[in-house]
Amino acid sequence: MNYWLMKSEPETYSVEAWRKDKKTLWTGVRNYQARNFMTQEMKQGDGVLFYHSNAEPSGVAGLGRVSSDGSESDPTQFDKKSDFYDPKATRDKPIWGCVEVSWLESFARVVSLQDLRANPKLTELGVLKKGSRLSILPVTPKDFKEICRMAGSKTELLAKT
DNA sequence: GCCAACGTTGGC
DNA sequence: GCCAACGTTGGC
Repeated sequence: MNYWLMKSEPETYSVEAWRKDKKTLWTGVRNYQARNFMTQEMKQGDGVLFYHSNAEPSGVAGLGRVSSDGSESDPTQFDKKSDFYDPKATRDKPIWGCVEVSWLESFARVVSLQDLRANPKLTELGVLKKGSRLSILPVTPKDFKEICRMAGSKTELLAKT
């Protein structure tokens, strides 16, 4: 089981929208590295931290898990009306994949970027590294657990280790 | 709105 | 294959 951080601008898709939807296809990723995480490494049951970027404040706003096996193709690549339409993609040879992620918890208080930076235990966290623009980042189990603790999360995702 | 950091594109 | 130009991300 692996752990991930996924970024979204709340104006586009917020943790509250996710809560209402209960689950969502993580479409619109057009970066190869982020795509490869979804298509190759993310597995059903993996833990997901939902991160609000370009937000007030930016930070980790909720928690969920991967609810598909990562083999889905992103339907927006075929949709000419979509901002994410890719003319090079065909249904036989899709270019962009995605995963489905299910909501588990919206944190009562966002764990802000400032809070994350202030925690000396989180030195390895990708989102704190300078120039990190990747929208999907792996998170170590230790950091995942620490962020859940900081959020006062009531969801026990890690358990069996 | 600014701008640093990074990814992608395309000419050569 | 190099690299300049351009576009995007995202904190501030």
